Amino acid sequence: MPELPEVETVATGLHRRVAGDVIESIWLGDKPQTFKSKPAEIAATVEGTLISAVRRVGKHIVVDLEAPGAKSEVRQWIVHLGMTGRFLVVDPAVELAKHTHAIARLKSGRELRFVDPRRFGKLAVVREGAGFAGPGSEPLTITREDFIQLFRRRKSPIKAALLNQKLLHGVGNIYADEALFRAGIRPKRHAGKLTRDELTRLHKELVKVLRAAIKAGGTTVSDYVDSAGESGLFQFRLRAYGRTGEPCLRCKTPIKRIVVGGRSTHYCPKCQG
DNA sequence: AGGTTGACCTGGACGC
DNA sequence: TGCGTCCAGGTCAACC
Repeated sequence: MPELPEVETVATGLHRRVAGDVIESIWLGDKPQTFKSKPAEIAATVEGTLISAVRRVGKHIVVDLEAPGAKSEVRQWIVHLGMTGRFLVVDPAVELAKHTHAIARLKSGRELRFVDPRRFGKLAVVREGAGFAGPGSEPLTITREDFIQLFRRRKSPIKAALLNQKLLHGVGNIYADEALFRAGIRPKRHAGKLTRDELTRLHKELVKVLRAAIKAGGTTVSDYVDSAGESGLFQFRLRAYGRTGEPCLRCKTPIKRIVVGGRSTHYCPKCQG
């Protein structure tokens, strides 16, 4: 899936295209695993509302909704894409993709469809603005000092800590590897043993790589597409992720693949000390 | 309590 | 062509 840059791309694309539209009705499929809130509650929350905004929080897409005559009431449709989820705006004439789990019919005549083969994605609704995101900071806005403090006394490998959504929101396997490569830090290093200089570098490189990936419309490895069905472009600029055995772009040493925290991890054994 | 592992799913790539 | 195995961008619950 979709990590922060991909979710950001989908959310901003949806915002541009459907903000101001009205959800007239919604159809929900029969795979219970997809629905974190009860289907009846999802329908009751979204039907008849105006989409006031679509934005990203961590790896979640938040659709802000306004019920007629109740502008101040909090209503949100929360979509998590899991690994293979797609959230698309399409013409109703477009053939239904296999594994379509939700279809919202919009007043403009278009449809908002949620498609997810592996079913790790989730749909939910929130009614009182009670945080669904939990603890953790946004990597694009956290200060350098707070970033450094996050990893104090952590014994897990820095790679695993970067993926821990209770610490940072939105970093996944691709960008964790990329940030560590660019900062020259070995993924297995204990987070708590990194120096201030190393963490400063990591913070800077993480922000840089996330921003560059957003600009490129995200990374498409296999499934990811934006809200219009378009692939991203950042896969052509990856330096470590998925480059097992290929020469390091800095020193030509073959990139190594290991497993850290159960996730496949790519790094340069020479540049990342 | 913090850290690690396996389970949840489908489908594509690869080897025989 | 067909079957088996492995792998995949995420998250939890269950264990140590």
